[in-house]
Parts: sequence; structure tokens; C-alpha cells
Amino acid sequence: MNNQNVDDHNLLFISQMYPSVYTASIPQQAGGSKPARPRRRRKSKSVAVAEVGGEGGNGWFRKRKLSDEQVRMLEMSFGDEHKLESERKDRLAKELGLDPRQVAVWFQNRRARWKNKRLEDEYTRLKNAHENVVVEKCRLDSEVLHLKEQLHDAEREIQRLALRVEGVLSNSLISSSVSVEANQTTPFFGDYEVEVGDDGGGYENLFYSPEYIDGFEWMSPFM
DNA sequence: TTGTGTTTTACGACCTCC
DNA sequence: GGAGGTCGTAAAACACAA
Repeated sequence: MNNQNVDDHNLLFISQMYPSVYTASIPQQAGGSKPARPRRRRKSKSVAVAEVGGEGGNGWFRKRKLSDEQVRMLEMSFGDEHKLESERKDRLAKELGLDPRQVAVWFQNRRARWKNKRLEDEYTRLKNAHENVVVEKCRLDSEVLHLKEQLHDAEREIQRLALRVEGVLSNSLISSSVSVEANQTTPFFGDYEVEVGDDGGGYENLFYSPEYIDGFEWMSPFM
């Protein structure tokens, strides 16, 4: 450990005991060999932090990073309760050798980080949920497409059968006009005889003839 | 070594609550 | 009105690639 490091070590120790003095005077983070990069800081209302000594007391000061132990204790306290009552703040400040204002600021920043983390987690959760919904929508779109194809096929089949029935009907009507003239009592539809019932019905029965449209009774609404 | 991005400490402005 | 909160931001500290 060279002289510079010894000085830094001592200053760090002093800083734990007298944080406000340290804040204004320690040249750099303990253990670091990099020179500090002082920048003009806007003036603080906090006398203890900003205006104590430090480069001739001209309003310059350097920020001090809290030690691992201090952060650990603060984290523990934050874990217990995110809000900081005055009494607890003073007690923590005393225990950690910090200015109560530093403890308050640390809690403010910690709450902000906690909130950001929570927002990030919530964003991730919603993003995953959204992705799942998109996948489900794709699946449903594909199912709709498939069902539409099935419907289209069914309609084409209906059309084909309707045309076939129409063809058979027109042929039958031509034949029947001839047969009716020849035989008034027994109308004749092509190869199919039609019984004329007492109620005068007959042609309509054609479509219910089992051997003619067996299995296509469901088509009647389309005719 | 230096430039740059990130994290941490600190503050000012503003708001709410008692 | 004062204490303590959030929010936005400055600046120091730090990490790291080039």
C-alpha cells in the first residue's frame, strides 16, 4: 500500500465517522487509482453536504459512494419497509454514520429503482401475455380459414347436386308432357313412375322417392 | 488512455397530507 | 407551514470497449 492509498484508506475511515466532511474533501473512491473528475455541481441547500470545507469552501464538493456495509444495512431496512419515518431515518443515520439527509435520499432513490424494476417486470409480463394472445389468434385465424374452405366445398357440392336435380327435372317434364297426353291416369317421369294420390299431389313426391334422392332429403330447403 | 454508457448519489421543483 | 413523497435531472463513480 503506497502513501496515496494509505491516505485514501484513512480518509475513507474518516468518511464513515464524519460523512459530511468526507463528502467535501475525499479526493476519490477508496481502492480506486483513477483521479477524480470534479465538475461544478449546482449549489445545494444542504449545508452539511455541499458547503463544508472542500477545496477552500468555494461551493465545490465531491460525491461520496456509500460503503458496501452501509448499502447492505440500508437494503435490509428497505426490505423491511419502503417508507422511512423520521425516527427510523435518524436511527439508521446514526448507526451508519451518515447524514439523515443521505439516508432519506438513498431511500428516495431506492424507491425509484424499485418502481422501475416493478414496471420492467410488469412490462415483461404483459409482453409475454400479448405474445400468447397473438399465437392463439393465429391458430384461430387458421381454423376459421379451414372452416371457410369446408363451407365453400359444401356449397359447391350443393350447387352441383342442384344442377343435377334440375337437369333430371327438366328432362322428366318434357317426357311427362308427352306421357300425360298418352295416359291421363298414370303420369310418367322418364324411368320413374309417379303415383298421383287422392289429394292431387304427385310430382312433389318425386323428391322423396328413396331410390331417386336417397340420402339427400336435407337438400329440400335449397330447392 | 480515452470515450462512452450505466449506476449511484444528490438536488430542485412540485405535490400531498397532517 | 413543515415533513416527506415523486419526478426529472445533474454529476460523480464506475465499467468496459477500442
